[in-house]
Amino acid sequence: MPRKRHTQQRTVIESILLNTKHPLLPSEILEIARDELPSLGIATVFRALKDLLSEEIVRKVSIGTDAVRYEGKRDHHHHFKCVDCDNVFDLHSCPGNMEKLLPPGFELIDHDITLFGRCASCGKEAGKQC
Amino acid sequence: MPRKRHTQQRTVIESILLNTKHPLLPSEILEIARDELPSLGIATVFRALKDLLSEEIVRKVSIGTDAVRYEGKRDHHHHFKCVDCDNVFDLHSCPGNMEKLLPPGFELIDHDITLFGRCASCGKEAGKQC
DNA sequence: GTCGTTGCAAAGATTTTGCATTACC
DNA sequence: GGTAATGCAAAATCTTTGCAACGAC
Repeated sequence: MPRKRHTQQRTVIESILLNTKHPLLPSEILEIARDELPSLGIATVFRALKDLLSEEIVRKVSIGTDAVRYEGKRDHHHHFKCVDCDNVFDLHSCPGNMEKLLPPGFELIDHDITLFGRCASCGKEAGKQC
Repeated sequence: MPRKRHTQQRTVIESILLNTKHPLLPSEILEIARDELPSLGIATVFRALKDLLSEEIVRKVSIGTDAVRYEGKRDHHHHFKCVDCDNVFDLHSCPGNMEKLLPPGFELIDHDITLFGRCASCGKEAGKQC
């Protein structure tokens, strides 16, 4: 298979994913990247994501039944989605010991946890916009 | 708002969801329902699902980043997906105490857990089909 | 200069909506 | 008979693909 080339587009898309602290939609990546590359197209974003996935630099995640988002691979973490403002937050603790949920003979490789609720801003002031 | 009518279509779609032991795609619901109602359209399936969701008879679920599926509401449970055979299993225990993962000021409403690994059949015999 | 990559537009795939007709009550 | 629900087709989304032009090396 052909060798990969280093392009501005891939560099910008990769650094957005590695520097953002929450998972992004392809459309959000496009919008952010256009600050630096105004003519960037959405097809290039999808093609870059496909490559970054196969290089295991990024991960696909889905929060509830929302559209699929992408995040740079970082330390193990989970997600919280606010039901009022829809923002997604990383959670850096983990209950662990998921093996106890398994039926006998099942082997655990990985797990996803997503919490839903109200974030601190939305909880504090009922009418406040996040 | 107008009163709901009891139609053949809704009855069939609801009973498929309540009698199936794993989450279904809209297209799978359509295909099964057409055994009884050959002229059923996909739009009717989506409209029925929307109503069943708002009546809290069914639930949307996504397993990893697969397409969204629908399942009849049963007791609180989570899912295990086998990375070899792709089958999805219900898990009837739950670690609970998810509040401890929350940052201060955040309020918990609900949570999803999905485990990934190898089911008993796939673990036992490497080459076996589930 | 070669050939992988890009941006655009068109094509798929999935879900929603508009509207005339059907059928529940 | 009145009117909500249906089935079809068109529209709206989201993602992928084809292709001529571009740009990394």
